[in-house]
Amino acid sequence: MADINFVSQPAHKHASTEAGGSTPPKGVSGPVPYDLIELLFFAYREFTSDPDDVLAQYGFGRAHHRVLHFVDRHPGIMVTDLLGILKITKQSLGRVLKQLVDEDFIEQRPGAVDRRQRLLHTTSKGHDLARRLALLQTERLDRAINDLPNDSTDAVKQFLFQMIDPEARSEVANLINVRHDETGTSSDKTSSAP
Amino acid sequence: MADINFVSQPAHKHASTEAGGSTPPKGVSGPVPYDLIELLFFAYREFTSDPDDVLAQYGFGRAHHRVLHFVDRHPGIMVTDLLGILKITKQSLGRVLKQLVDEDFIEQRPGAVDRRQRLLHTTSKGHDLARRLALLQTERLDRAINDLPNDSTDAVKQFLFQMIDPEARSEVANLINVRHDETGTSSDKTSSAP
DNA sequence: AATTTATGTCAGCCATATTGACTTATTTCT
DNA sequence: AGAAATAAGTCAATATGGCTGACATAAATT
Repeated sequence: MADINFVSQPAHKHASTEAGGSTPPKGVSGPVPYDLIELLFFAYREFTSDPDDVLAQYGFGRAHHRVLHFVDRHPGIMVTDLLGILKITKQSLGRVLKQLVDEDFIEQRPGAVDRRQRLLHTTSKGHDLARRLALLQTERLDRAINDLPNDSTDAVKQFLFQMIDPEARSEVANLINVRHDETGTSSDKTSSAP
Repeated sequence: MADINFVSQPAHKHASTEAGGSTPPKGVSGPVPYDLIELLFFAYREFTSDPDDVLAQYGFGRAHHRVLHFVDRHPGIMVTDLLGILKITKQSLGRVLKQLVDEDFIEQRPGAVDRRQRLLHTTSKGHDLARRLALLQTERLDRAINDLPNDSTDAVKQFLFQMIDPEARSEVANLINVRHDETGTSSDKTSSAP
């Protein structure tokens, strides 16, 4: 089963920074984990590759995937909140969202309580596509996780979670742990176990 | 500190796919690991964010980073090989590479044996920037890895590595300077402490 | 000598992001 | 009630980083 030994220390022997110059001790920076850096790059590229192929068949791109994904995960989400998750401008969102709405993957319903809102939902068509894409990623993730040293899954999740700036973590934690009920209310979204 | 309980999968209660739609059962697909999927998205976004900020100050983008990174990691690499790593077209590479060369971050030397080649090297300026960017990522990775269950680092690397298509793994393994054991002789996957 | 390879370049297209300004409803605040 | 804030959408312009296709040059290979 294709095992690998990750060699611990690469070294670099360029001219400047390390050797010739003053090399100011900036915190006794240990070795740079080039392997991790590059693994993240390659892993993420592969992670997005399967959905990309499918999306292309619909004339969609990765931006559509992100929108579709988060709308599917958070039915009734408001546009503002979606913008907050994706961290893009409303113009950028507007373009792809319009396509998804026009082609009947996402539908907008005026908020019952606040009628300015256009709460977003996937249609069945949209949900199906979202699910199909999620399943592709699930397969890859399962493959990656299955023959891992005994239950390192939590370690992997922890690692990814801790890649996020500490101040931003709780927000993300809420987001990914939420079992979303259809309240339509923006803030709150207090998760916790049912 | 900041520990998280990753709630094990919620389910989804939409209308179609599961019930009325087409989509035959493709193998009793277990629950979709939405948390992992989203963690990867957020983690990768954060991973690239610090370099992006620095690069912007130079008028560079992420594409420049990738080129600079791999040239710095593989001094004397030929253009063709770089294209193979990045999986982009030579026109796309050409554009950013030209800027990096023009602004003296990368230099091209004709190959000694094959004089058609323009072997790529970072200048000291380029190496310094590459290093600076790598250090930013190192800090974040260290933060993410340090307080992880008793060295799960290997599990994380293994996970990322196995996110890559099996056929493509050995190539990546060579690239990132790991030893790739194809034989299945699971020799010591835990140590890495010379 | 013919072909292939390594590299580069011109020209144009597309997707996705940005900024800034402005509009329309609707809600909230005073 | 009237002012201000909010939710959402839109127009226009710009930048980045991908892509295709066609073509050019030098050097190596056959």
